[in-house]
Amino acid sequence: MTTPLAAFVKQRRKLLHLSQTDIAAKAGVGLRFVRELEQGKATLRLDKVNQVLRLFSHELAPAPLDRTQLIGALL
Amino acid sequence: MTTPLAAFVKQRRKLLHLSQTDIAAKAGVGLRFVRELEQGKATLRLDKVNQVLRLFSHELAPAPLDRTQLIGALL
DNA sequence: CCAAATTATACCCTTACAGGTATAATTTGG
DNA sequence: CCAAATTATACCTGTAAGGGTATAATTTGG
Repeated sequence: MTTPLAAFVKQRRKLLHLSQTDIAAKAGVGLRFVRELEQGKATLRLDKVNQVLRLFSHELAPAPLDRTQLIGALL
Repeated sequence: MTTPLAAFVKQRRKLLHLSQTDIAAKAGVGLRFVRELEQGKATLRLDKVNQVLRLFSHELAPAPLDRTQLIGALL
């Protein structure tokens, strides 16, 4: 299963030519976590996800449900 | 402590004239969770937060860090 | 084509999230 | 003003998230 969040992380990571290990180290989370994140696990912890997103100058925020995939595709 | 997410939930909830108990029941989460959510706890589980946000036709999505507060204020 | 790097899966263990309940504090409207 | 409702805190418990490590599968570029 894949989710917009998972796709976002994987795409941004590759844009910077970083490995999952790199991300884990830079974000201060476990390697396992980065993998589960990129595989769309739904039960992750909010703060840990944000630690990763901050590497890309992003964070989790409430977004309208319908437009969310569309918008995600744009940026 | 308060966060954009916490503020969003509390504000939307009041807009619909619902109590924390109502939200908890409708979202299928514990009352304790709704409270910690509205108080800005950072370590919540992603899926549970989304269960609540869906009541407002929203969900968590990656958003650019800087503009996030500004945008949150608008909608 | 193959070796190195990267990613995926599986295991065990520790920790703390989430739920329930009970009680106190606060807010609200009658 | 006060009673009812709502919200906040505290405690205990089960469960699973997250970390570490080890190993298999996959991808990549030399």
